[in-house]
Amino acid sequence: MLWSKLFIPTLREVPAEAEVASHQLLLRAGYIRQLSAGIYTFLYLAQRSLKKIQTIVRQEMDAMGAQEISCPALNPAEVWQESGRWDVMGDNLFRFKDRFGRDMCLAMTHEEVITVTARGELRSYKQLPQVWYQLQTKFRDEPRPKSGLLRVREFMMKDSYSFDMDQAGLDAVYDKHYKTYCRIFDRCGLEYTAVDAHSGAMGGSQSHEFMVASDAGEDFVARCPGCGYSANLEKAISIPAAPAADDPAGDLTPEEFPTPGQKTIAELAAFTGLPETSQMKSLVVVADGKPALILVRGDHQLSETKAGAILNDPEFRPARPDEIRQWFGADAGSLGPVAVKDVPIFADRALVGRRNMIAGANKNDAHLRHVTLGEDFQAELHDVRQVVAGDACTRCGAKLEVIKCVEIAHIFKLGYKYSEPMGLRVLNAEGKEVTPIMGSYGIGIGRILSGVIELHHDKDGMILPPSIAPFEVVVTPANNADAAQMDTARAIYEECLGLGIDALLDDRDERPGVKFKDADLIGVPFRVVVGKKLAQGLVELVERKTRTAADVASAEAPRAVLARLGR
RNA sequence: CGGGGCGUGGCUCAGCCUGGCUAGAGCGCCUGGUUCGGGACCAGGAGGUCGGUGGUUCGAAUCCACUCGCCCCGACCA
Repeated sequence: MLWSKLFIPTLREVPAEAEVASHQLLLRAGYIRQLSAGIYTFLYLAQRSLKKIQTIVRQEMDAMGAQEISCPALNPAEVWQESGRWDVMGDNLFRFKDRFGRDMCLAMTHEEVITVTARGELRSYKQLPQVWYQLQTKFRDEPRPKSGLLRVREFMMKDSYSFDMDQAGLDAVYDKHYKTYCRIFDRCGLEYTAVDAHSGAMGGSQSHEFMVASDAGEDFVARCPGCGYSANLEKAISIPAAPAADDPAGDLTPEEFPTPGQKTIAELAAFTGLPETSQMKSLVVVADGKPALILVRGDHQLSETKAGAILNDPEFRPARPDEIRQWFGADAGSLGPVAVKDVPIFADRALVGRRNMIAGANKNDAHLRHVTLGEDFQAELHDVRQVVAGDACTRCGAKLEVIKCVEIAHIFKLGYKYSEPMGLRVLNAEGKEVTPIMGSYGIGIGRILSGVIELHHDKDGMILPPSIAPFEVVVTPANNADAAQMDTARAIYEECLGLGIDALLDDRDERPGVKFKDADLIGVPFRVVVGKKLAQGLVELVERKTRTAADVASAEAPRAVLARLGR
């Protein structure tokens, strides 16, 4: 391609609306333009790059035996009503009515469509297992689109769906996806972590997320540098740091003491002279319309996801001040578990074995000392605390780190969540009707590109790996007015094309500085500069990533590029 | 949905508080010339309903009300 003929609208300045690096660079490098919040046009460079990512995805999916299909983005409400997700998805589903007033939506994912299709066609165990995948645009009415391509309302996803006769089959295809995804992300040049994840609205038993570390992310991952354990913070477990002070020994009885105005754990620690680890934090929540008291160590945070699970209501909420006063006879800040009746108590496991701690007295401006779980009150024990950096790994004892991540893929063992209610049945070898077990496996294509840019960029622009860069090499004559340079550059460019290299010739009538800056910005991995040294028959081969330059004979340049590409 | 910020040529922004004559700068763009190894220089030029609507006023980019859009934080989140 000749740069002079292409539309690559690079920007010298950072557009005001872009905050995160990948967003800024995608705009500056002329890859994308925004149409509306969370809706983007992919210009030529983005399209080339995304197509390369899609090709990698297709090759690897095909290699694992999956079959590519295409599903309608436009769905009638009925299929979503059948699975129950018409209601569950709430405002995140783009909904509208067609001209006859029928409820419709834009699919945000395709479990429903896939299941409806399968139930009409799959009849026998002989047809299983099946893995179908699609690479399509999906829609989600995000309450807050942000960060360029990281959180958008219209996006390209690879989704695959598996049907198996039994759990063992599902386990196998799940594992196959896991390995295939690793290959895909490796080829895209992504450093990623696969983590244990929470299934959320998808349902199902097991799930993994593929995460890329980035400050632009919205998920937190706990990771062990020692043994490789990693999990979404929503699910992560750890051994908490030891209490900062030893508990008073002995079988002491709770004893009230005045704590005027001391409400927060920090204030109480300062007031009593006992560290936060000696306090019991009492949280009142409302789950399914009923109150519950949750206790964690003073310095610990409640994990809302874990709490939602044990309360059996992911939609639980903190109690309002008036509710707290009604149930406990005191305000938040003086609450505790002793003598509480008619409200179930859940205690975090970090409180087990502790003695004579401080807790609220359920009386304003008063607390109790010498409160012991199991003696002075009873509670159901669960892991409800959120892991923090520095906690010890439960497997190897090393200190866990907590990192911010972008989720680029998520795989789920769905189980029978869709096949059962939607009536997907096949006959087994005994002629009995059975329900196939399903899995679903998604990859965000745009997030791969954004993730790579987040990971690999510098002040001058993107640093893309050859596998997904829009071009592999750009040939740059330093001075267009110099016919010898121009001719040589053209010859090198054409020979590169002949060798199957994705080459770009920067034939623009621009000063060399402009061409170099633009080449750096759009992230082309290699550059061949045809300049003054041509007099000695030499051109320069520059690697974008390392900025190292090497002189090579101009006739050797195309081969040298090919070698650097590892081909 | 709650909180905050911003809408002025293609991009980045000034002007607004304290209303006043043809609305500015830099970058980009066009023409000509000189240049040519890290976003050149000179000369000339094109390009703006000041987001929209309504109001106040002799007069509104500027003040007021409403509204639309975008960004950020939170809520939310395959």
